[in-house]
Amino acid sequence: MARRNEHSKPELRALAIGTVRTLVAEQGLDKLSVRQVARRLGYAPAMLYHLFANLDDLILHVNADTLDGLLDRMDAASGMENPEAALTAMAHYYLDLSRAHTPLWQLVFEHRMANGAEVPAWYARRTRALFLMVERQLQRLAPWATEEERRLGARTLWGGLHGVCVLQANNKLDVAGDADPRAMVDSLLRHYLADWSATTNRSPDEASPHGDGA
Amino acid sequence: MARRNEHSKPELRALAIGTVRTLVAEQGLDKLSVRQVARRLGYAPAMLYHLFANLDDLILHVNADTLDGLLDRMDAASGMENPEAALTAMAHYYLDLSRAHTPLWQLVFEHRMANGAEVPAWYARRTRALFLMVERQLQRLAPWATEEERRLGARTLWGGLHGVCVLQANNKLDVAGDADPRAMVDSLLRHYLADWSATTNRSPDEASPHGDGA
DNA sequence: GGACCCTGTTGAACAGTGTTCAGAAACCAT
DNA sequence: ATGGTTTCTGAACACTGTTCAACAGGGTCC
Repeated sequence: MARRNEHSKPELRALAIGTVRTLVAEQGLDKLSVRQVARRLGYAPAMLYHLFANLDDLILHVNADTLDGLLDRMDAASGMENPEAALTAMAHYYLDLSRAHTPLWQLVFEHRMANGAEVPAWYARRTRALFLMVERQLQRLAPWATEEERRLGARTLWGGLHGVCVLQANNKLDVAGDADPRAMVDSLLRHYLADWSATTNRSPDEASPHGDGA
Repeated sequence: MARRNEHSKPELRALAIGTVRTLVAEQGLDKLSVRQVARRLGYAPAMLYHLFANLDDLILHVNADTLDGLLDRMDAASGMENPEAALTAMAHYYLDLSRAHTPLWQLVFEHRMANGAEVPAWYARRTRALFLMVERQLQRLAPWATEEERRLGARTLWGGLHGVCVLQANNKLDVAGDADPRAMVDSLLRHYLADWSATTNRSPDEASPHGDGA
């Protein structure tokens, strides 16, 4: 049954991506396999290799969709008048995604490329965009901060948020006595941002008020 | 060549654990397999199933060793007179482990049990111990804080630290413009702890000075 | 010494995985 | 109808974790 040509190549690509999404959402990460996807599509496994370079490539396309959705929602929040409120809304989207669609979220943030290959540029761009959005809010929050301080702050803040989401997604919080992830995210943002914006709010010549102990 | 009996069962167990450690350290996470471990040991793969229930069980024992080492080093730091310095030292151990022994660290914190099985109690105990050490330092730092506040603070702080280490281990920081992980850890601890200890330092009746916005 | 059991150990098999590639099948143009 | 092109597949390869009947050697008893 070759050459049935029911769908165009881009259609098939979208179909495959959708199939992965439902498969992962229904059965979890480890049930995902080329043969499973092909079976659901009604094609032979080998066909998928005419749409994507390999399974990693297919997964990256799925993840790009997930990231695009997240970036859209975060972008919508970036217009709020209060930068702290914008960051909080963004963080809540981030956390909500990791809670409502845990397997899909894990596919994005816990998938390792086979044989340690580098992620392609079209994908890395999205990762960068995420940090850039946070940096932009930090700039609004503390316009006096140097770019270096903003870069460090954004990566620290979002890295920290990411860690809370990771623990949440892996049920490590229950193991360590239950804690509300939402409260953790709020606590992180409130306390970190408060002291960060306060201690970077100095005259330019004394940027490091705490000293560099230990 | 059955029944050679060169090693006792506990000896073989330790040997297998050591083999996994070197294998993962040398070749990375995805090269780890039952057959590889058995070949290095000079035994048939099936033999390993008389030492451990399955590969997950073997990995958990490897991870328990790694965690024990980490907990020992953290425990040594817990005696420092300044709780903030103690937390910083602990965090640096945590980060250093994720940098110097990335594959081993990933085996601990990014390994998912097959078919979503729960981790056994003897393993979960170690995860709990980690958070408890942080809580104890928070208690010294802010004795006036409630147990609830300490639990939340410890999980937020260490979850945040964990996130930075995760990004570091997965090279996500280079992708997003290079940032020094050590500086990120210091930034997280300094800013979070400063505002956390300051704003929980209130009279008991007004524990939440920031309001509960958004 | 010989028979026995026990136990450490193995080979082979099963069901699954990602990936490749020769070739079949259907459509299109001549 | 013929040929060419594109789409798709079956079968194979080299792996994976796991199970289990069977084998071989050491210890014990007669």
